[in-house]
Amino acid sequence: MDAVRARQEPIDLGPLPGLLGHLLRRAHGRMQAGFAEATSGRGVTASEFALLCLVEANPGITLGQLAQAAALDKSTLSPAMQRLTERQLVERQPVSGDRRTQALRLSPEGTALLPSLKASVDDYEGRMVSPLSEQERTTLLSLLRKLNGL
Amino acid sequence: MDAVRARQEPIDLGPLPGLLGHLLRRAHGRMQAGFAEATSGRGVTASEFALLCLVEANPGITLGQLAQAAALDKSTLSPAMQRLTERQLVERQPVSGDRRTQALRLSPEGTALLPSLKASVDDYEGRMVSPLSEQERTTLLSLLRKLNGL
DNA sequence: TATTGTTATACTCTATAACTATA
DNA sequence: TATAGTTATAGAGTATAACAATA
Repeated sequence: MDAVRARQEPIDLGPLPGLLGHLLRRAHGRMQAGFAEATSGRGVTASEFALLCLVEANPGITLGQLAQAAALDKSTLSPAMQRLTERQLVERQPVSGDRRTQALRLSPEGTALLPSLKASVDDYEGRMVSPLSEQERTTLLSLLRKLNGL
Repeated sequence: MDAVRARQEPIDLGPLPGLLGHLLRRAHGRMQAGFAEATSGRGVTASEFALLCLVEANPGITLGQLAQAAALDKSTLSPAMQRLTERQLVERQPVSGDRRTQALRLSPEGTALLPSLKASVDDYEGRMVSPLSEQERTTLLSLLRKLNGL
């Protein structure tokens, strides 16, 4: 194998800037990292934050309903809810008439924590979206909702 | 803990439809799953596909340059390139004048495989984006590029 | 000293399949 | 039989920090 010169030319991204999958991966990665930084020290991941929001908005929701709302498998949700329950942010109550299921709701601790998390998230979302104008941001959110069937 | 009734009301997504991070996570998840299905059997993941495209577009690129182009850490890329090298899709050549680095390029096998992968990816992207009009798709890609600083 | 790439390690997110308890 | 939730297992994606070789 002969030795060659290293590449000097500017990098060509090829087809990647035209691929939705690639652009979503990059954007998602940046948002994940930004979320972690914005909420560091409070020990709630981005996925867990979404679950807390859903439980808050739907007190008494069951794990199966939550799975559908979050577009996740129940086997993904089950351990996630265990962590949130162990951290005492979410409580489970028995449901009369069906002992297989449990009604989920925020604990007082969860209720107390969520507003400050929401404030941090709003703040970090604003920073991450700052390359876009207000109208572009609105359009982007709208198109992503449509893409997700929401 | 008293037993309560399970929630009957329709699910409320709360603030999530307005959060870019959440919408990106959902969209990215769907795209990942779609990619895996569209390319199943060929043993290349979405990340690996992106790397193959970058190597194809920039023959002789080094790992460090590739990391920058893909917006990934070198420690993420190193094992990924090992897999691609072991699978004989990418070759490494010594670089004259700097024995620390290696020039990357597609192998004949990689060169032969990539077009069919690209065709499958184009096809699956088209299917995933079908809820959007052609113009909406263009707008979405453009906004995501801007968000990513591309 | 600084840089390139590798490795050890760890964390997050997610799913499939098999299982338990209950309906 | 069917459903709600749990568990075992696995795979993908990513990063930080310490390292070896080289510059």
